[in-house]
Amino acid sequence: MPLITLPDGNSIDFPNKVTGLEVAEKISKSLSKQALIMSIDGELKDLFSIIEKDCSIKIFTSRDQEGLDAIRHDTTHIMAMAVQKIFPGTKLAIGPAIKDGFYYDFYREDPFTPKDLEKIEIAMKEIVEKDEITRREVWERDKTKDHYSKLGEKYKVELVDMIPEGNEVSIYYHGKWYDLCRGPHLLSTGKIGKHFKLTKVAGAYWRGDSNNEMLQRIYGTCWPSQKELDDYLKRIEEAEKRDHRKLGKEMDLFHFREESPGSVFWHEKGWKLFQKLVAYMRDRQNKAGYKEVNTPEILDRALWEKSGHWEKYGEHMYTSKTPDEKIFAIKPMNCPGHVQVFNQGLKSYRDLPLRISEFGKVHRYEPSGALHGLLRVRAFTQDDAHIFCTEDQITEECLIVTNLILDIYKDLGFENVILKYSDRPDLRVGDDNVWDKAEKALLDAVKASKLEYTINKGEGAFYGPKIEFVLRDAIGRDWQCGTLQVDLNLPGRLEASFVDSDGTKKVPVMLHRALFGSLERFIGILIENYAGKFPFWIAPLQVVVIPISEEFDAYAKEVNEKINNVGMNSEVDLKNHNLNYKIREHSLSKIPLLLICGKKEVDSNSVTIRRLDTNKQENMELNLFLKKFSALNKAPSN
RNA sequence: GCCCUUGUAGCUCAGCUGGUAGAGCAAUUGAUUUGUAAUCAAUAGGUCCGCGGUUCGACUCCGUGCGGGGGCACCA
Repeated sequence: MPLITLPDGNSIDFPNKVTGLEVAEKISKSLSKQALIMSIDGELKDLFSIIEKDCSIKIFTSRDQEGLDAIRHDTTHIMAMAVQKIFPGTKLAIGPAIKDGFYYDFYREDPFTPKDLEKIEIAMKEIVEKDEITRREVWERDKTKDHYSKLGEKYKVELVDMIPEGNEVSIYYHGKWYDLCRGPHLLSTGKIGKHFKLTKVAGAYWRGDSNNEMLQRIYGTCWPSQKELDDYLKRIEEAEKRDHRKLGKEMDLFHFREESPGSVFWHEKGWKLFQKLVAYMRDRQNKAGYKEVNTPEILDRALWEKSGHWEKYGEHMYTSKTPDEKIFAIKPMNCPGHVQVFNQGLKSYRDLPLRISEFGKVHRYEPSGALHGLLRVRAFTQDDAHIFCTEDQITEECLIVTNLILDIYKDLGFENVILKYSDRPDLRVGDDNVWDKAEKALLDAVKASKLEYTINKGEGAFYGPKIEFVLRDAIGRDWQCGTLQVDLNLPGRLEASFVDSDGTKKVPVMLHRALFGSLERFIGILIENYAGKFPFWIAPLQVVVIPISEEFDAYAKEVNEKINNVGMNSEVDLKNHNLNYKIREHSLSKIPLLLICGKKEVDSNSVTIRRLDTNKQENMELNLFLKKFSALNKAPSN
């Protein structure tokens, strides 16, 4: 006699036990058609599950994330079914729904080829056609393990062992094929529709552990309608168009080459962009009380041993051997150098907080597979700084850093920032009461920002808690850039100290912080965020002056020179091409302003402005142009 | 680092099952002197990623190294 409460608060009394589907039918015909899975008292269940007791129910359709996930989870089962049909003997590992799709990990000697994916897709469509009925069985643990060992499905055996004691071991059948699975699943294989696509094959370690064997992972995507599938594919395509590696080449910003994998060869325009960002950051930091320094790129191995980096990160460090056999390391971080600067001369509490900054180029030997354009390189420049302060100053310094970082992101067009706060890990150095203080200081700064944040328990560095600043770009992707970390370890290790007001020597607290993080990476993100169409003030080439014909070359040159003289970056295009050609060429290379010069302009000492992505023409007296646009040639907050 | 995939002119790419390479754009030269997204023509341009092997003969097949791409692992 279950009394079933619906999400709207209404309830229905059923005379006998019912299935979820029957409840949906009772609510409405259309809901029963769209229903995919349900939750009973918050727990996800199959629609065919039988309800005997009073409960609250929620029915999910493809409009709910739960429903979408269920569709994708079913699709991956259907893929596995197809794979085992075409390639008998393929072993199954795991196959979850993920963001925008699903995957399944398989073990099989031979690799899956793109052609195989096509075959699998066809077989999947047949399974959907057949509309095989889903059935759930609960098996006894040992019987399940026994069953799967006999089949040689060793991953499934391991998976049974991972199911917590007390939980049911459930097997889902889709027709005759079955899989060990937590569920829930849709009523039949026809329910997923036909808007799916297998996208790629990739290697993946069993249980995500690189000590384990590598499995073959097939990724796919699945959507409730053709339109949503098309939209998704379109989104991927749009993201590809913004790819900074593609734009970097097209816009002549930088290149990479074999002789130095993971290191950037900056071209004139890319380097201009780089320098503009550095100049901007330098200005902001000078105003915020930072003291810029420069420390050696190559430092004796002994220092890295003392700092602890040698032991912990030695295998990712570049080293160099001198002719007399001394080992030096190429710095992977700037902090030890900054502590050494701090250590010069006796420091008093009156010197604190001391904010030491450096645009430090560091090298890290990243695994080859990790390299990715500008986003993951082996040589990069950090806008790094270390703030030496007393324990009492942590809170305020963290607040200042947080405000500075948010302000800077805003200037560069990122208003949407999320914070990730990570507190003490199990393995750590330092006293707990100092951790208490440090954690509170950081968390206060996080809260004061009034931004969305996540707390990552136990994810902090071994030497202190941290905040990571994640910005969301124009097409909704998240990028982790800035970081603020409290270091309770290094100052002590490298014997940093200051004389406190009571005359005793104390070890300062050190805050590590980077706002852009890596300049290289940040530029990659900027390129993708703006799709190469930079705001005027950071565009590496801001203006191209185009004479209508040779007759006006002299005037165009004069205009160009005047623009450069007031500090904007301008070029003049004197090539023997017609106006249409030049407009097309410079528009495609995303120059913010094109200035057209012909008879009219010469006569009136003016220029005709064509802005990127418009075809409007705006005539302006040259001196007014110079005045107006040099005023725009700086950061918004300036 | 691991799995899959890929490497042809400055760029984008074509080149069937082995007979030493081709297009478009860019470049150069000439003609044209152009008013808001490609003017016309000619010319030049390649150790087909490196090294080894199979073969009468390799850009094509095999092995290996390096680089790129997609994932996994890693990311102080």
